[in-house]
Amino acid sequence: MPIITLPDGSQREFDQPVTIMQVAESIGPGLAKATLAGRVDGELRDACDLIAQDAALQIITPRDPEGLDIIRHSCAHMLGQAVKQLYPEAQMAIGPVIENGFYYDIRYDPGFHPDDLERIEKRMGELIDQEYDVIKEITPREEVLRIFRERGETYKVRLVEDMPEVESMGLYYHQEYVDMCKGPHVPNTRFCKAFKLTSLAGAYWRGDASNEMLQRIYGTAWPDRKQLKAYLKRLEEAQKRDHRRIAKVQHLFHVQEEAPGMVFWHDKGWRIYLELQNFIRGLLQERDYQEVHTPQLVDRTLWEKSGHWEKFGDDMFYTESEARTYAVKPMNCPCHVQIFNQGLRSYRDLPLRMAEFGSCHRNEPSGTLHGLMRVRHFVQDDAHIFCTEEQIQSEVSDFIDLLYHAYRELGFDEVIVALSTRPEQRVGSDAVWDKAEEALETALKNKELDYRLQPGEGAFYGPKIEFSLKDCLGRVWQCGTIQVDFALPGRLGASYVAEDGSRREPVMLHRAILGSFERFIGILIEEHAGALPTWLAPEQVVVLTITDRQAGFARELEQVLRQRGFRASADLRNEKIGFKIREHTLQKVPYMLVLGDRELESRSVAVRTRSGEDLGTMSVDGFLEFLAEDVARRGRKAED
RNA sequence: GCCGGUGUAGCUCAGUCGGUAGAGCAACUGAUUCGUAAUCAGUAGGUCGGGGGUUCGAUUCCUCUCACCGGCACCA
Repeated sequence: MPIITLPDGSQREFDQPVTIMQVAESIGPGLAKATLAGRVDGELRDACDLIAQDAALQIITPRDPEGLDIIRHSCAHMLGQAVKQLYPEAQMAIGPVIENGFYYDIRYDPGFHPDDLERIEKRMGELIDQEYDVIKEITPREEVLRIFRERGETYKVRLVEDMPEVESMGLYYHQEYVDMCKGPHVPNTRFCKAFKLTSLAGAYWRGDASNEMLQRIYGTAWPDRKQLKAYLKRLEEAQKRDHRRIAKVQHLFHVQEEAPGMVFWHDKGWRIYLELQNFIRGLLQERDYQEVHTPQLVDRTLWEKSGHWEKFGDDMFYTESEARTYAVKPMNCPCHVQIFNQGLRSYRDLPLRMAEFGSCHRNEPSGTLHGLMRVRHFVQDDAHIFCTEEQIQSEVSDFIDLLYHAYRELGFDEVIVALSTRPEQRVGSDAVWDKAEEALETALKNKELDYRLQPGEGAFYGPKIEFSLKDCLGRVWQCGTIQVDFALPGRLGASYVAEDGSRREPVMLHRAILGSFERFIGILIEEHAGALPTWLAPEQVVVLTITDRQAGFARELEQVLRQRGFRASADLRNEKIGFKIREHTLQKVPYMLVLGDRELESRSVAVRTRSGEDLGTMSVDGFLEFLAEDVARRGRKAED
C-alpha cells in the first residue's frame, strides 16, 4: 500500500490507492482547498489521479509556477465552453498556455469582432462563478474520435489522428463542454476567477501559412485579482515606453504613408544615430577593421552570381535604366567581395576585416513593418571578415568579446543568444554546412554562453549566431549576429595566394554588433523609456533663465558647453521657471541648469536632473567636469 | 502577405441614427520678468487617409485602395 513522501521528507502511509486530493485532505483542509494538482515522482498529475504505489508527491497550489500554468490552461477550456455556448458552430483547435496567459485558436467563419470578446468574457465569468467541478476521463482513442466527430470538432479529430501511437486521451468535461488535454487541469472552476481576454488575432492552422487562418483569442490569467490588476498595470506602463510614441513626443523621427517602413530622421533622432555610429567606428578602429563604402544600386548579374536573385529576389527593390536592371542592395556582402577581389590577395592580408555602415533596402511584407524595429530601409553596422578556415575560431571568439564589450557600454547585460542552423532553402554542400555549424557551436561552448538552438533558422548561405534584445513588451528582436559563409566567396570568385603559392578561397564571416541602427535605437529608446543615458541624449543640457537679466550669462554658458562638445541649448523664453522645467523634464533632457540672479552673481549654476533631483549649486567648471564624467560612463551599469 | 481593428486640427481625442465639425494641449498675438513639473487673455487653425458609388445632399452608408495598430506567417 502506498507510502507517500512529501517534499519536507515526511511520509504518510495509506492502506489503499489514494488520489492526490485525498492526500492533501489528510494533511489539512486549507491545503486541500488550495490543491490544483500534484507532482508525482516528478510528473504533473491531476488532483483526481490515483496513486497506487509508493511515490514522492508535491502538492501544486496557485502559488507554484506550475499552478499558474494549470490555471491558465484551464482558462483556455473555460474560453472554449463559453465560445461553444455562444457560437455553437465554432470549432475549437488548440488552446495552449503562453507567457502571461493563454490563447485558443478557433475556426469561426463569420469571424469574431472585439465586441464578441466582451460577450465571451462575460459568459466565462458566469461559468467560472458556478464553481463547478471539472471531470477528467481517460478515454480510448476510438471513443475520443467518436465524441469529437459527433460534436463536429474537425480540428480535434485531426489532432487525434495525428497521434496514432496514443491509445487513450484525457478528456476534461466542463459540464456539457469537452476538451482534450494531457493536463493537469484545475479540479474546480473557482481557481480561474482572475482572468481577462486581451486581444483577437488571426493565426494559421498548425502555424503554416499555406493552411487556413483561424481566429485566435488571447487572454491572461493569474492566481488572484490583485495579481491580474498588477499585470494589467505593468502592461499599461510598458506601453508608455513604446519608441514610436516617445519619438513623437521627443521629435526624434517620423514615418509617413509615402515611404512605408522608411524613416525620416529628425535632428534630435539623428544625433542619437550619429553618436552610436561614432561609438561603433571607434571600436572598429581599435580592432583593425577597415571602413569602406559601396553602391546602392548594382546590376542584377552580380545578384545572380551571389545567389540573392534566386533565393532573395522577392524581397529586393529594383530599378531600370538603359535596358539594364539594377537591384537596390539588400545586403553589403557581394559589394565587399568586389573590393576584396581588386588586385591579388595574399594569405598575409588575412584576416581582412571590412566594415561598412551599409544602407540596405529590403522589401519586407507590409504586415511585418513595425516602427524602427522592422523597416524597409536601414543601416547596418556591417562587416565582413575574410579569413582562412583556421582563423574562423579566433575571429568568432574575438567578435563575441567585442559584441559583449559594446553591449555592456550600451547598458545591456541580458542578451538572448541563439544558434541557427541550416535552412531548407540554402546554397552550399552539407559538408560545408557541417564545418560552419561546428565552428559557431565551438565558439559558443568555449565562451560558456547559454544559447538556444534554432534548427533550420540559418541564412541561406550559412549558419548564424544571433544576439537578441527585448522591447518594452518583451518581444524579442535580433540585433547582433555572426554568420559563417563558405559559399559566397566561391560564387563571386574571391581567392588569395596561400603560403605554398596555390590559390585558395577565403571564408567569409558576416557580422554586426547593433544589427541595424534603426532597430537598435528603437530598443534603446524603450529600454530607457526615452531617458537615454547622457552620452546618447540628443540634448544633454539646457540652460534655463528665470528672467531676462540672465540671458547673456545663459548664452555664454551655452557656448562654453558646445565648445566642450556637449549638446546644449539655452531656453530664454519669457516663461516661468516651473513651465520650462516641466517641458524639458518631459523631453528627458538629463540636466537643467537654472540661472537666477544668485547664480549670475556667483557665476555658478543650479543643477536639476530630469528625474527631479536637485544636485545643488556648482561652479561652471565643476559642472563641466561632472558632465564629462557622466558622458564617459556611457550606458554602463553602476557595478561595472 | 494573411486575419481583425483603426484613420477627424501639429498632438491626444469627442462627434454627426446622412444636412460639409468640436474640446484640451500646442501654435500665433498681447499682457506678465515671475526661483525648480503647466501665468492670464485673445486669435487663427480641418477637401473628417485617398479613389469610386448610392443620394437632392456623404466625414457618416456601400465599394475599392493606402497607411498604421495587434497578432500569424516571413525575417538573407
